[in-house]
Amino acid sequence: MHIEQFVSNAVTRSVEALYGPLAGESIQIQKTRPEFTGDYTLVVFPLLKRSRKSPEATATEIGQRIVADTPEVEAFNVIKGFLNLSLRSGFWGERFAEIAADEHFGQAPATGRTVMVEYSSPNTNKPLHLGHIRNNLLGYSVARILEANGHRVIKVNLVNDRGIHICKSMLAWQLYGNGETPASSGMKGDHLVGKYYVEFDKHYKAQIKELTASGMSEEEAKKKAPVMQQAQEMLRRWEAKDPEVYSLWETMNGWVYDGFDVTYKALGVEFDKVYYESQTYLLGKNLVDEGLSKGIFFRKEDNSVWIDLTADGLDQKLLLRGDGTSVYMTQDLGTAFRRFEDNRLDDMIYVVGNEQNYHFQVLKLVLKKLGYQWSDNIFHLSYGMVELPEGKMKSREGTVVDADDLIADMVETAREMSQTLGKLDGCSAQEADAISRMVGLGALKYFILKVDPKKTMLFDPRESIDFNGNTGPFIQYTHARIKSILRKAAEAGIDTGLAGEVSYVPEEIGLIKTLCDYPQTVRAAAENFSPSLIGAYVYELAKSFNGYYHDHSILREENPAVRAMRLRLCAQVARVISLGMKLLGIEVPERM
RNA sequence: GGUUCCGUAGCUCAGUUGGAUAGAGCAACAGCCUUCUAAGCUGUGGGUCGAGCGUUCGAACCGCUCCGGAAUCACCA
Repeated sequence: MHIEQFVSNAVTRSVEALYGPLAGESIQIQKTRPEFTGDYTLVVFPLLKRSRKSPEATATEIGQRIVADTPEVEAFNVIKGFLNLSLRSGFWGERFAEIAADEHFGQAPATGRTVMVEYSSPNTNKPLHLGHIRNNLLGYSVARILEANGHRVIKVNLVNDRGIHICKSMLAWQLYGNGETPASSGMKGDHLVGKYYVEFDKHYKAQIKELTASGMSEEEAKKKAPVMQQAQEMLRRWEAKDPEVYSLWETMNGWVYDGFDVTYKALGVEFDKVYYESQTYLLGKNLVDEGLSKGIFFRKEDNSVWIDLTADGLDQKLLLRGDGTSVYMTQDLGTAFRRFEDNRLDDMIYVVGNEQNYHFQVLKLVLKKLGYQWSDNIFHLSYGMVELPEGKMKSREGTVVDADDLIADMVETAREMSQTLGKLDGCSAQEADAISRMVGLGALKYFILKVDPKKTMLFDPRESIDFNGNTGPFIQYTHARIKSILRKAAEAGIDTGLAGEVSYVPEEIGLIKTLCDYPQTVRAAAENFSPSLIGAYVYELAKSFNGYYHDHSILREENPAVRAMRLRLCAQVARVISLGMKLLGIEVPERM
């Protein structure tokens, strides 16, 4: 039951009974602030024009009417223009029973919509870093949130596996690698390839320096540097499917994929389908033809194809090179077309950094101009960069935070902390590993997901991520605590199903209210594509529970019916914590 | 310069789409474990919500103008 909706409906009925049908005046219901008595509050200011009375008189009049009309509303009080309504005490017990009986709590019924979420989208020339972690966690979490809202979700990864940058690492490996492989070096494949990408850059820079020293302009030196020329030659050979180059490309990409798989697995993310740009980069050319014949695109003297978006406040945009080869936009148009027209997709979510806002603005606009209505169903989930205290991460300056290193660090820190606190005493080695991994990753994931996606966020590698306060481990700990109580109750053979007359303490009502908010939080998270809403909610729930736990004994409660109710409440809190954390891709332990 | 986004406590972040005295965590300080896990709980200090003007019963939130920061405006992806 959506309680605010219920209250809102009740209020609307009473207000209309008093003043006649409402015409656009909004009924504003909000939770009553804790410093006042009541459960829900009506803001009466917008209704003053109808009542033609003072705020206090209006609120009182409406309050009396609601109490008379609505059995669930027991009492009211008025403070200034705010009408605070108190619900019958038994009301919350009924809501609680409803939640406990609902096997699909927080899972909306199927909507019949199919939504594709594209995320990760790495290049195969270097390992994943902190920026990719934010992308992966966001993409995975948003996919789960959309599923919880009843959509069929297809998670996809579009790997950028071709192009000049890939050739750079291939060339450097050929020139300076001496046949090194992941097996021979013991290095993770993506890191090995990344090493040669850096190697290329080193030699490239040296050659530029040499050429400029002998009087060449820097611009020309960049073009004429031998390694760059060789890399470009390699790209041409790749495009001609030269067997030697192609086989090297397949081998080295294979190393990278093996490496990525390890990282994805460690992060707990997965995909239903992986696309490769080597297979999609030719798509979209027919759309270019279509645009030309419709007169929406135009051709320049050098044969390149453009669209003029200056009337829309944008620029002219290249859609196809003069030599007929495609650019980024060409293939994105093509893949979008294929997904919507061929796969009957309803919505397409691109999880891509905000540096590409312009690209997606153009993409949507071009498709719109071509007449494809589904352009409106493309959503660019644009997220902010992760910055270091020194500013942006720069691979050339060695300031990138490597994904594998960071994950390993977090798990190790979790292990040390758990040991210091004696939390792993009596655990098997496997249990200790599992707990350390869960907690370390929980800290990392929550740290990233609790921030509003569109905001630039800061990560300071020198101060390790917290495990206390508003953190993943705090929430996991709350869950483990509850599970511990439930285990003890089971061992003692306590009947948690025991019914009977019970009264609820205010903290219990508070917890039930918070539990009631879960479904609408899941909905809001989907509407805003924001896992951070789930994070804030679960934190709030855990925090309230810890306060309750501190002040009220559960197992030592003497009244058996109350004790059973408290255990049931504990179980529901643990369940919703677990559900919410699952939407963030965070596991919760039974003990820690 | 154009476009988009951001600016809230010393630091990291919330703020339910315009409502009551702007909230958490960290850091600092002071307390709470013979009682269900102290990765917890309680308290104290800390704010011209970047600045100004406007809209109205009411603005951190909406509009305008500044100030400061970021991204982008490539025949890279």
